[in-house]
Amino acid sequence: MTEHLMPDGRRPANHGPRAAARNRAALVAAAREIYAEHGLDAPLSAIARRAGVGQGVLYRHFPDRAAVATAVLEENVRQVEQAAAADGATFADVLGVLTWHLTESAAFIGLLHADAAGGSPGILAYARALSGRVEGALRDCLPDGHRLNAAQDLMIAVSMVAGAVTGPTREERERRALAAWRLLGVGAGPVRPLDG
Amino acid sequence: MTEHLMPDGRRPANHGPRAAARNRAALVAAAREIYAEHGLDAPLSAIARRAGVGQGVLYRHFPDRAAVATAVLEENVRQVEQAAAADGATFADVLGVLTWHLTESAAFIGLLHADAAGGSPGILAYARALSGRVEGALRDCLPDGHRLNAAQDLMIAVSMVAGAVTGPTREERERRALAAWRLLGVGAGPVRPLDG
Amino acid sequence: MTEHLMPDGRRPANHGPRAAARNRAALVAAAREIYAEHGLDAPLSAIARRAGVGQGVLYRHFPDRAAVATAVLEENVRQVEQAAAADGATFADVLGVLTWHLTESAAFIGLLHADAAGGSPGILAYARALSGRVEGALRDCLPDGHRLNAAQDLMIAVSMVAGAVTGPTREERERRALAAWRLLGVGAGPVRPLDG
Amino acid sequence: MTEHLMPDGRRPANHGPRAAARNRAALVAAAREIYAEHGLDAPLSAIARRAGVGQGVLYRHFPDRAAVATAVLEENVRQVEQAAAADGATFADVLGVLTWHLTESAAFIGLLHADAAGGSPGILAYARALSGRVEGALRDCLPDGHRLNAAQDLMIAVSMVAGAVTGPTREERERRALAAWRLLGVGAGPVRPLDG
DNA sequence: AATGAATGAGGATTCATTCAT
DNA sequence: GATGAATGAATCCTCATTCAT
Repeated sequence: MTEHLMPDGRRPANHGPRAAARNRAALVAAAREIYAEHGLDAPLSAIARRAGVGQGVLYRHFPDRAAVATAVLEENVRQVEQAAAADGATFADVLGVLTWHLTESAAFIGLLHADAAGGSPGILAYARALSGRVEGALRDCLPDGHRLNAAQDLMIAVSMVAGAVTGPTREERERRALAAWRLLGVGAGPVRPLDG
Repeated sequence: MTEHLMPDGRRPANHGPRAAARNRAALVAAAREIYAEHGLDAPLSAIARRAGVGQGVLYRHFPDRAAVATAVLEENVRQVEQAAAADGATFADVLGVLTWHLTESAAFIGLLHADAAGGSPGILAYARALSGRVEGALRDCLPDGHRLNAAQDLMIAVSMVAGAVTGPTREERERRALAAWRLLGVGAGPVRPLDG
Repeated sequence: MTEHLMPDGRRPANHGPRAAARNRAALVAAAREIYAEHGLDAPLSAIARRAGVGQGVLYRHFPDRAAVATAVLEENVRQVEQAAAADGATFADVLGVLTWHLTESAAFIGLLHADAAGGSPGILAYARALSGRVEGALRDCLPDGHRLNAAQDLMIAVSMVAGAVTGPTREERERRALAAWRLLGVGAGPVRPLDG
Repeated sequence: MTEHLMPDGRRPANHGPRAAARNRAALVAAAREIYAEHGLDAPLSAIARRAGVGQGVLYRHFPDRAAVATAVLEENVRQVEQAAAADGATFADVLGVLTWHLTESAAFIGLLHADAAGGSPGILAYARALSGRVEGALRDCLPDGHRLNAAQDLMIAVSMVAGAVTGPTREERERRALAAWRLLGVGAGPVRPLDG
C-alpha cells in the first residue's frame, strides 16, 4: 500500500497532536497576514500555503471560510478583552488597543461592519458574537456619565472609527483613526497591541 | 460559427438601437438592486440577468466592473451635488440627502471606503474622483467656522457615518446614521432623496 | 416609423450603389491593415471599425470570415498575376513582386500554408484556388530548364520562402526572404509592389 | 459553496497524488494530439477533456497556454538534441530526426514560426529558447564548410523546410519536407523518431 | 443600403472542497 | 494526521452573427 511521499521521497512529517496545535496557530497567523494583504476574500489556498501546510489541514481545523476569519478575529477580540481586564485599565487604554487592531487588520474592520450585505448567516452570527464581546469589554471600562454611555452609542462610535480607517499604510490608517476619535470628542490612549 | 437561437429555434428579440438607452438604464437599475443585495462584488452576470439583457450588452455599455459601479454611484453623487447647488441649501440639507443615499445603497457606502484593500487601481481612481465630488459639494455649503472645516475632517466624518450605517433595514440604517451625526455634533437635515 | 439616427441626430449616409463599392474597398483595405497588425484571427469588428462602417456592411459584402481574407488575398494574387503578364516580365521580376507581398502581409503567408491544420473546408478550397493562381503566374514566366521546373517544386519553393518570412519588421522579413531565395539558388528581382 | 457531484450524486474519482504524474503525461499527450488536429490555438478545455481530467488539473500543471505548448515541444526538441549527441551522429541523421518531428507535429512547425504575429511575449520567449536549442543541436553536427554554415542560414533553412511541410497526411508532409531539403541541396537522413 | 445594438455561446481562469494515499 | 492533486462550478470577457430601425 503506497503512502503519500514528499517530493524528495520522504514521508510528510506527522508530529502528532503537538503539531496539530502548531499548525492551527500557523494557519491563524498566516490568515492574519493574508487578510491584511489581500482582504477577507483572499483564497484559502493562499492561507494554507503561507502557513506551510496542506489545504486539508486547514479544513481539519476550520469547517469553512467563516471559521478561519473568526479564529483570526478571536485573538484581536481577546486582546481587547485582556486590555480591559488589566489592572487599572482606563477606557482610553482599551481604545488604544482596539484602535491598534483596527489599523492593523482589515479583517477586524470588516468584523464591525458584518451587518452589511454579503455575509452568510453563519458569518453574521459569529461576527455579532465577537462584536458583542468587544462592546462588553469596552463597556466594562466606560466611566459613568461618559458621553458614549447610551444604549448603542458605544458600538456606533466604534463602527464610525472603523469606517474612518482607510488608507494604504498603517500610519495613515492610525492618523485617520485618531482623527476620528478626536471628532467624537473621545480620547484614545496609545495605539499599540497589548504586548507591545 | 455560433448561432444564438432560442430553445424553440427563434432568435431572441432584438429591439434595435432604440433599446440601447433603455438597456443602459435597466442595467444601472439592476446594478443598484444587486449591489444593495449582494454588495459591490456581485457577479456582473447577475446584473445582466436582472436587467434582462445579455452579458455582452453590459460590456458594451460599461468597459469594466468599475464603470458599472461608477454609473450607479454617479447618480447618487449627482443628487448630492444638486442638493448642494440648490438655492438656499444648508449644510444640514445636503447632509440629509447624502445620508439618504448612504442608507439606501451599499455601493455608495463602499465608495467612501474605496481606499480599503481590494480595489483595483481603476476602481480606486474612479472612487476617488466621485468621493472628491461629494466632498466638494459638502464643502460648498460648509459654514465658516464649522467644526468640520479642517483639512480632512469633512471626509473623515463622512467615512465615519458611512461606517456606522449597517443593519438589515433602511430604517435601522437611517437610525444609526442619525446617531452617528449626533455623536459628531453635527445636525443632519431630513433624510430623503433629492426629489422625494 | 423611427429611423436609425446618427449620434448627432442625422441619418446615416446612404450614398447608394456608388458607396457600396467604396465601402467594399475600404473593408478590404482595413482588413489588410488589421491582418498585418493582428494576424488572421483579428476580430471582424475591428475591421469594420477601421473601415469606418457598421458590422452589417461587412456581412453584406462578405458572407463569412473566409470571404474577407480571400478578398484581401485576391488583390495580392492579382498583382502577382499582373506582374507575370507584363511585357517582358522575367521570372525574377515576378518573384520580387511575390516576395514583396509575402513580407507585407501575414495573411498572404498564411495563404501558402493553408493546407496546415485549422482551416475550414471553405477556406481551404479558396486558398487552394488562389494558391494555384500564384503558381500559374509563376510558371508562365519560368524559363525552360529552370531548376524549379519539376512538378511541385515551384510551389514548394514558394512555401519554403514563406516559411522563412518571420520577424517583427518588414525589413527583417525581406532580409530573410532574400536569404531564402539565395539558399534556393534562385535570384529574385527587386522586392516591390507592382505599382511601386 | 460549490459541490462537485456526478450526475448520480457521487463524487468523481480522485486517484490521489499518485495520479499527478500520470495526469501530466496524459495532458501532454492530449495536447500533442489536439495541436496536431487543430493547431496551437486549440482551446485548452479540449486538451483537458481529451486527457480525461478537469480543467483545473491543466492549470495546476501548466501556468499558462505557453507552458502547455512548451511541454509538448520540449520532448521534440530533446529528441533532436539526443540525436545530435549520439555517437557518430551525422548532420544528415539529425536532420532526419528533426524532419520526422516536423512532419509529425503541427505544434513543432509553429515553434519555428514563433516570430510571426500573434504570439504573446511569454510564448515568444519560450519559443525562442527552444528554437535556439534546435539550432544548437544542429550546429554541433554541422561539418566545417557546409553551405548552411553562415550566421542565420541554418535556422532560415529549417524555417523554410518547416514552411514546406503542409498536407493532410504524414506521408505527404514527409514527401514535401524531403523535396524541400533536396531543393536546398542538403541531404537528410532517414526520417524517423529517435527511438524508431 | 447602412447602422450598430443585442445576443449568447465559448473559452480562460480561479478556487472551495473532497479524498486517495 | 498530513498532503496536495483533482474536481468542476462559477465568473469574466470576447466576438461572430443577426436584425430592428
